Amino acid sequence: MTNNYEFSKIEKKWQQYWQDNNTFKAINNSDKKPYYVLVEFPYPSGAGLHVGHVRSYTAVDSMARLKRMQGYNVLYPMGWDAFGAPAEQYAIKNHIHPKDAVKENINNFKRQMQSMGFSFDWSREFSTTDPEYYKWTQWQFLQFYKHNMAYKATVPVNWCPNCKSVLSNEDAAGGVCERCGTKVVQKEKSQWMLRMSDYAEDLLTGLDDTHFAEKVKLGQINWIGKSVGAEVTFKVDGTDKTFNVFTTRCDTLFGVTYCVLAPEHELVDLIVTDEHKKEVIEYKKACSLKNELERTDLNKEKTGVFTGAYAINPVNNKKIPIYISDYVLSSYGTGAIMAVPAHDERDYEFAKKFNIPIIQVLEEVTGTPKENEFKKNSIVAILYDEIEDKYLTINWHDKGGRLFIGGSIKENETSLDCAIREIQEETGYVNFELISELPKINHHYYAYNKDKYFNIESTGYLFKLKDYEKEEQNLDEDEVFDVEWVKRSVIEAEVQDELHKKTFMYALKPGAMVGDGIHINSEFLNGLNKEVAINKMLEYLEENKCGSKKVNYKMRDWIFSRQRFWGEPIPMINCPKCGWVPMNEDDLPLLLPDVAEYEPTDNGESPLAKITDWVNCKCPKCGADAKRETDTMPNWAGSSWYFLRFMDANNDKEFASYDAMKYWNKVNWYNGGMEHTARHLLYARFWVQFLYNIGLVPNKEMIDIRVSHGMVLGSNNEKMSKSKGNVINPDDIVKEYGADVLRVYEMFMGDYEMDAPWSTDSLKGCKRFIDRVIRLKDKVNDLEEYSKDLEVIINKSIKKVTEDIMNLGYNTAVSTLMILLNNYEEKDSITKKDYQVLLTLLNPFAPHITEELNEELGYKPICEASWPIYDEQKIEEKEKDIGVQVNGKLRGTIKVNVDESEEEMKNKALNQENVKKFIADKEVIKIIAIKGRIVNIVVK
RNA sequence: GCCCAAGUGGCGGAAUAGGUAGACGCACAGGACUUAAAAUCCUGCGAGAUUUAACCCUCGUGCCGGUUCAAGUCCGGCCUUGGGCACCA
Repeated sequence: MTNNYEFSKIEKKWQQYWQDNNTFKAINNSDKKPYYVLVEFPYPSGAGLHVGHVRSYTAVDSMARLKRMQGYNVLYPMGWDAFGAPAEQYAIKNHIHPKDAVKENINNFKRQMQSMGFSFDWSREFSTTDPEYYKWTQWQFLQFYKHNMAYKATVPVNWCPNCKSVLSNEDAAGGVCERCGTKVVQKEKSQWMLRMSDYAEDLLTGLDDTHFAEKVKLGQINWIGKSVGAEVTFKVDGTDKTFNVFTTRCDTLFGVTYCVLAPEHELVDLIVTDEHKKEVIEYKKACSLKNELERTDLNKEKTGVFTGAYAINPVNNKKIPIYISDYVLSSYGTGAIMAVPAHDERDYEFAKKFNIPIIQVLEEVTGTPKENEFKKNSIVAILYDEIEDKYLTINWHDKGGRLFIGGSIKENETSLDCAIREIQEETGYVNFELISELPKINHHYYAYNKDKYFNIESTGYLFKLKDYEKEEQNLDEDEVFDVEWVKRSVIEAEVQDELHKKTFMYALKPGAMVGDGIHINSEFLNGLNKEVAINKMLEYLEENKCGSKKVNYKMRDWIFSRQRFWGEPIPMINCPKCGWVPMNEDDLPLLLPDVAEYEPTDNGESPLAKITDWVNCKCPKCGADAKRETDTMPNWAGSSWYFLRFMDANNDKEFASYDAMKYWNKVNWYNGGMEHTARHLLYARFWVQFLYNIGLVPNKEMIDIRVSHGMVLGSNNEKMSKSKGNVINPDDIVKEYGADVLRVYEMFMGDYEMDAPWSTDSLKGCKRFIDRVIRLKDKVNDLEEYSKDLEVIINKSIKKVTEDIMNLGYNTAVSTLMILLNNYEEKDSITKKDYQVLLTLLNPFAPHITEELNEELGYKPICEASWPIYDEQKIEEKEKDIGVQVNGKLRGTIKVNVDESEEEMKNKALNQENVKKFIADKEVIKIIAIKGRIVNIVVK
């Protein structure tokens, strides 16, 4: 009995209206300013639209609707990314052509989207599987080829012997086939590659021309993985052979204690000594049997063997052993490294296992340097009682707090002897053993008892207590302290001294010191910090011709071949005489054949290889009998440029006209899932940059802002999945509550960029909200202006909703509207205009019901009206309640004028009853008053 | 292991530049209307102490410290959860 509105009828009515009037059609080259908002086009799966799709489509829809009302020519397109494995699998099982399965799914998706009232411009709809579309994907591949950006190479791929299929890394997670669980093996295959690594630097710097969310940029940066360093040449002792290593830390060259070559490194066989040959061959063989997943297995213990050969460290001519180990990758850098165990975690681990010396060349600095410091060497000793799980500390109380045992090294004493002596003198314990020597620390401090500044080099030691036997302490007069055994938590809370804190951290986590500091044991680098030392070392290397500056990227070339049927055929022909020949552009598209069997072949070829009619062709160059490439493109291909096609979707002469792209300029907003922020976005940017470089698109970056949305989880806070039974079907919600309620709820459910669990109860709350908006109509009078007493809140709400929609603040935009409604409801009647502005502001979220109510008021449709403008003057409140604090605690509130003087505010605050109570018999030290914000009275 | 994000009531979540923590909604409880239920409306709702009641008070934004007149917000360290990367030298 809440109302007589039948949602489904109203929704259909307005959806029909929009369609009949081409309300959402974007016009190319219109006089209006363009605004292009985009959501990732979906893979039309058999499962239908997910409530997660609804969330992001609604969010961007609200932007599109708002911008249209603000007078922009808005492009909000939708299409289908329909190539891919699931459709192919489905086709194999059911012996139908995948395109038929895809068609059915697309129809279902489209029906669902239309039932949600999304304002897509359907006149630009296409699927990546349409020949009219993939013709241009193929055409663009030919441009890559013609500009020497595509080439064939033999690379290892994941192969499932059971499915007879090449698997992507994702499908081969954990080293087993995702579908059948068979162990994946490595297989060498000749594949088409795109020279994406050539674009590494441009893809990095191009980010400056975008306004991607920070975390998106970071994802791109990490994927590209730039590292600046040096390539250093090492001679192999006793031969004329050399090898290069890449390092980002050439400043640590004096700490190099061995080198490692990748097992596949070409030099290995040439330098291995007879004595070590057998072991090396065995190790290499063992490595080659492992697939990449096993080799890069997490937490695997370091392995390796000594080659018998030695290298010469170019900075000090020291002989260092050369090992081979699979922790060095042949595919990155030079396939060889210099190892600095003191300052690299992996090298540290390896050195510990193989008992290789560790030389510290960098020490951390603590404390603040001062002039005229006295130098000395000291120790910090930590004694650990394993049984009680406690550490021995010295409590100096107010004369220095809690510390470990410390002391200065005397002449003719080693630091270890010093540590042992100090423990015995200061604490009396005599039976303990050394566990480890910790990295040296360079510490600056002030000694109160001596009134001097010191700069010490401190060596830390960790000892283990053997028993509790004690001798008498041997203390100086000024050494007044308590010796106390305490738990780790006490140390973490109470030990304040930086040196001792740091030493304790080293003791807890033994390993390499990878931070910055100053160099030691490094001749001409001694005393320099990391950055300065790197530059100085680079100079040295270049002067002595044994190294130079060098940049490396993690990002590799793009493997562009897939051994599948359901993808864009790669338009290349292999001629026995001419080799690889590109198809004539006029002959595109190269269509997928219309057959009904797509079983994979036994040898890992694409299913297309079996379709001989299709494979056999003539060489476009010489006319001889030739064969087509049977691999298809990866799924990422079609989605790398679809946003360009939307700018000119029905062009049959070009993939999109330059003029059209120039008009739309860029995708202003691009919204998609977190999972695509790294790879898809990178591929798309690479594709665009290439097209830009050959003069086919107007901008080097065609996407301006990229944001990623959170997932909609099941009500149990887990990812929605059939097996968990927590899937919500939008169709059911639309049927029971209406599309508007679903849209409002998904906007209200939480922070747009975060995951949020589904809650049908909260959905009902949004239904109540819509019902209340409808009921409010009974209070509407005939006045055509805002109610005086609602002006402030109305103008504030316009501002807030407008800003929130454009800043991903959808949840707060909805709550603003709820607050506005609450204000309206408190009144006996509201004006037509009051009501209209609420409907307009709500329209981007609930477009159907607001149009209906608006029509009943007798206004023209909201979608053809203007977005309300707020009056900044009306927003400014003249009076305000502000807090009064005493010593930072709230003790009352006062009413002030916004421009009231600080003096007046103070007076008002001091006269506040409760405040008086708190300052009664105390001395007021000072009063902080900030106009229109707060007063804080500090008393003693 | 590294990188990123998050941690606030029973729940989802608010809190422009540090300035009245808990907006808005849900759930729950009490009340009104009703023969009754649903719907709707009203009231309450972080914990604790005190009180006839109201005010007021103490504590409180994962934990431990720090900076500040003032910290959910800034700094240092730690813990937990989620996501990404996986020996990238």
